[in-house]
Amino acid sequence: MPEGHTIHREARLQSRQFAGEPLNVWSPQGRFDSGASLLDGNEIEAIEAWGKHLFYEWDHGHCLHVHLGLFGRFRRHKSDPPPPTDGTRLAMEGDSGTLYLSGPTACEIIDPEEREEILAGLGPDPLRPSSYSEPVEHIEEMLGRRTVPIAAAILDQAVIAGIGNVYRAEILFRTGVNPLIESKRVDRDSIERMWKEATTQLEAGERTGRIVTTDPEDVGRSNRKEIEKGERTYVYKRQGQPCRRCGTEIERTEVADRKVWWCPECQPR
DNA sequence: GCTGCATGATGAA
DNA sequence: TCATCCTGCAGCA
Repeated sequence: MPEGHTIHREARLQSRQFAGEPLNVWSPQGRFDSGASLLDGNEIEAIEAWGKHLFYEWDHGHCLHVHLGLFGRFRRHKSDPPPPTDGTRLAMEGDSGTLYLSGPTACEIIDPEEREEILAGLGPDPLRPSSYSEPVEHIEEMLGRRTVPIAAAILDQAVIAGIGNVYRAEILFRTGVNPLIESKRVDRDSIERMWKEATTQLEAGERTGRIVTTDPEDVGRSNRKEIEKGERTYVYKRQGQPCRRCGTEIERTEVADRKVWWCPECQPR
């Protein structure tokens, strides 16, 4: 589940539910016992999302850093939570409900310097448009020096923060950019469109909690609400199936150790 | 019950 | 480029 939109959505929903009240914090799995005991009984002041990173600012000064990685997952419960599974790294419980976290790549207490180092490694976040004054210029500069395929570059969080494997394939499709083109050969106009698509798509994902990148008319629907499960993406996991716009067979290959899908007609070399 | 796969990222070679 | 870490679930027998 976790691309940038999930992280920002969790920050928003968890802030609303858990901030400003004392929380019981523990680690059912045991692997975060020491960190949990530092937080237990205290209050969250704010939860901030940057790219795929979450920072929980606690009232007694500690900062909890969470990164979901590929497998990480939150489960929020308003009442009557099920018992935590063996894999639950972190549990937090307050009057308004319970939160479980399993499988994260990172769940750790960090100091301000470590937080700064993490942020320094991130490019512009489409869900924090005002945090970078010239996002397109930044991306253009990063791409200009790289010979790796564009599909590898936009997964790099230092280029754009928050894009994952679904959005990369879908954004490249919607922008008409072939995933195998050398990064430095992508023109300024395409970069601008990619940034704009990233913003639009991640914002929609943040609002709805799911990735739906298809326009209704391309899947034979009259509005967004009617789009069904198998119609949510243009190319992601659709190898061998006809392109929703031109009918050409969708192709698949691997770039940066991850699968990527594209339409050879809509995204020419 | 097993196998394989998944919307991520890092460090060593 | 590869190995490694992190967990859960669908698809099979």
